[in-house]
Amino acid sequence: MTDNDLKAVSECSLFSGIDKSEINKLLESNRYYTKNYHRDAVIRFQGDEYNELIILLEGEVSAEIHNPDGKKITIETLKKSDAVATGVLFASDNTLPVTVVAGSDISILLLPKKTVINLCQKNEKFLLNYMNDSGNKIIFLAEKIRLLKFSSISQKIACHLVSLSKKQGSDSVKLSYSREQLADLFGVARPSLSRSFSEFYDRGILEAEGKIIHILDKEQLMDIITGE
Amino acid sequence: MTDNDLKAVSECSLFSGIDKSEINKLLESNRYYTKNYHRDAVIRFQGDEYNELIILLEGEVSAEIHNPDGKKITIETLKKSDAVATGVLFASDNTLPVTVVAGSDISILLLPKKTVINLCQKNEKFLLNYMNDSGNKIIFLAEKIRLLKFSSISQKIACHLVSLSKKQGSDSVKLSYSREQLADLFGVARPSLSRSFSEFYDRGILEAEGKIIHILDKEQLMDIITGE
DNA sequence: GCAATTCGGTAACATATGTTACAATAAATA
DNA sequence: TATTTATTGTAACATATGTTACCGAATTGC
Repeated sequence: MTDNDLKAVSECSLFSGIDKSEINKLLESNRYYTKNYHRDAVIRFQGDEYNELIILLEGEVSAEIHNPDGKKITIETLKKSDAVATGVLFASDNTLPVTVVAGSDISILLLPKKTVINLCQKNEKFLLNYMNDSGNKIIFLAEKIRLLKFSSISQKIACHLVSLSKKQGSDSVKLSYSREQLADLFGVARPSLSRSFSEFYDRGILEAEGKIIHILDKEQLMDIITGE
Repeated sequence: MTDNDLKAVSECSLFSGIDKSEINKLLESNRYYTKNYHRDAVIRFQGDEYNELIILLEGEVSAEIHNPDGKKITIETLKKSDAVATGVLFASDNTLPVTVVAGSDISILLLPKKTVINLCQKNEKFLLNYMNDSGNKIIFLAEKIRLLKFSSISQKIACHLVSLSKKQGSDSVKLSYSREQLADLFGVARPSLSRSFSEFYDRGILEAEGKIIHILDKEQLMDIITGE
């Protein structure tokens, strides 16, 4: 394994608290391999059996749920050092509930289930990290359900901007997605998202310059989140 | 622990493959306790810290996501011997994403996180069962998202009936929920659900006698699932 | 068996979001 | 720079679902 790859792996939450030399030792005594894909390649299809854990060494992928008629929701986007679908590996029906698509040219590490089990047995930290990761995913999905089902498009926007603003520590936030990607993430139609944004501009709550959004009236934004 | 309680625990998926005497031994060397609640009592609130695993010894509970303005979606209903929110116990932010409500008079077993960790360490089967359960929950939630977001009310009904029909091995299926519960489960308004059912009756696809639904035209039902 | 409560169907109406199509930018590429 | 391609805003319209309110049927408890 190259130094670069090892670095990416060591920054994966599954290996947190385990030092590089130990990781190297653990991996070297087990089966694993790497693979590369180009942008937009489908890495795994929804419904595929999932029996090798995927860890992103380089690039970005998104996990999407697709409908027969072409619509989709992006469940999450994963970046370098993230692990894909940790939970599914141990589920009774280990078929992927999402389609995994490369968002850029990527390089991935594949760990057969046996290897993962071995890592769990050999290293307690890894085990706890693994259970932690699965638990986090459950909470993430539950939150996603709340967001998808309960909030109007305006609420989704408000919520997203407030949390970005908190994270970036400013009232001018930079979106990391295009409006189209944002619409997919919210599970709404792009023109609908656009319309809601326009309402914000009209009401003097927001101002936009490309991907930079200025929050002019944070109070109203909060009111919208809690239901006006 | 009473024989009855032990029986309920032994039927919990977390203890599958572990025999009763072993379960008893595992539990007796650890901290645990039981508690009773009446119907409609809120066992845990969304947002509560979750650091004791709950296993249902008797009765039913439902896990619900609530909105500030009183609306709710029932995420799942759990019955005797089911474990509640296994994943959350090990998540970084171990606050419950759902509110847990007693659907009948219930009795629950509470295992402090330490006890659960101890069980994981002492018994490999328990550990694998635990990871299996978390994984299943993730797939369940992902499926829930697809259902909530992608299908129309008619599709939800059709989907539900077809799967019930398969399970019950008959074209006349018995619903285990009231229409109102079903509406909550689907995350839709009750009158809207009612309207959709009526459309099915009008089109000669279904016929209802209370909670018994006769499927008259399975082909059309399947067509509706796949988008007409 | 009766009163009280819950449950289920219906109708008229309100509303949020989806759909489609087009034009205007902005970004990428040759 | 010119040309193409992707991204975004907008408008008119279609539609699914929510909301409210009412009534009758079913169920429950006394």
